Amino acid sequence: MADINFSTAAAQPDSPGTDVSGPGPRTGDLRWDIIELLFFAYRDFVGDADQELEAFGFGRAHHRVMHFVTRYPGLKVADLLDVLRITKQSLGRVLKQLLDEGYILQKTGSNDRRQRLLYATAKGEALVAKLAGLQTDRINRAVAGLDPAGVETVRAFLRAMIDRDDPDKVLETIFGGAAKKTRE
Amino acid sequence: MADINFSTAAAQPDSPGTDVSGPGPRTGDLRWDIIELLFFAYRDFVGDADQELEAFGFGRAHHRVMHFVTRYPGLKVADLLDVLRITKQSLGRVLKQLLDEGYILQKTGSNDRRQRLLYATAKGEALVAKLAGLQTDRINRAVAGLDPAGVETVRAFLRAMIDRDDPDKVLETIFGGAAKKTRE
DNA sequence: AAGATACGTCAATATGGCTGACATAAATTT
DNA sequence: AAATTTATGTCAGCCATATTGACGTATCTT
Repeated sequence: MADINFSTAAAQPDSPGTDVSGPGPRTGDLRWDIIELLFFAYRDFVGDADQELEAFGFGRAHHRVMHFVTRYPGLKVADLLDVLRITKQSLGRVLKQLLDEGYILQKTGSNDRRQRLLYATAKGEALVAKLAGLQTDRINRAVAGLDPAGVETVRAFLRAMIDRDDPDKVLETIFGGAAKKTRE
Repeated sequence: MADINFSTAAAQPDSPGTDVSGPGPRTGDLRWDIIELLFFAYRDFVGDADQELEAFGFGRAHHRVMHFVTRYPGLKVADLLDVLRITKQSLGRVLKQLLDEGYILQKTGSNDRRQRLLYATAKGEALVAKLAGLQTDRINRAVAGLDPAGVETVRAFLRAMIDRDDPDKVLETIFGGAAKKTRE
């Protein structure tokens, strides 16, 4: 699982932008509470799957790949790269392992034979379902105190947290094809 | 909604006989939607800070450390290790850099002189505030359509997603000291 | 035939985790 | 006082996952 965290960068001492004093930092209107709740919630959420994965010798990268391939059968390699936002070199390593160990299989596209369409095997599906089960248990516990409208509120919040301006194929599916596509 | 037009043609390939089926995986009761919404929401949420920090030459690890030190001044090194759930060796690298570059400073504990209490400098606080500002903007956009009760529902959901059975110091603070501490 | 596209791969590198071992200072226990 | 435990730092090395750039090959498009 991916990251538990907040930000990223490279190294540059004595940075040109050491100017932290831009328009004057906001102090009172920041949503510290939700920021931290998101951090801890996600940390524990992904933590569920992490333990399980260790037994299989897999990491978060493997989980992500298997998850989306299972959920969206016939996903192309390029689609997966969009969703995961990694490079094909990084994906390649993980994907090869999953193919070799029989969790995923490829089929040459029938329309376009250059494409390798990805499918989860029964073995892969079983593992993904197991991991999703752990996470579902946590979610069920978390929504136990909410009425149906409350659960819908949570969904609406999460959907609204997602960037909609450049959706990949999976997001288009999730948002029912209504996602605006800026460049088109 | 699971399998839309992801592939040009999706005939299920003959899956190998790799049957892992144990107790029979759950298929219909899994919260796929919320699992995926959490993935995308968190991906974009942390993405906000990622870009910003490149100019400063920092990574996610730096952000995490600065964030919690800023929010909880006087945090001990051991506390930070609990919160971040990393080893002191990993923390050491990042922390040293932040100390050297003047984003954080240490003070020897007055009660226990072995402790190094951590504080953010003005420089550190400003950077953390800047990053929190970006994330706050996203959160504000996400809750724009919710009434106050809806926002409270979101908070309740996130709180309930967090493990309470072995809280670190920061979590105890967040949960108002009411968190049960199993081992003590 | 030429070019673009989808994918694979090689090589080199960076970040951020990890373990184990060991050192030091200060607090606590005996 | 001596021994032990605690809080922290650090060295050395390993692993997983990410990066960029370059190149190869099959295939589709023009």
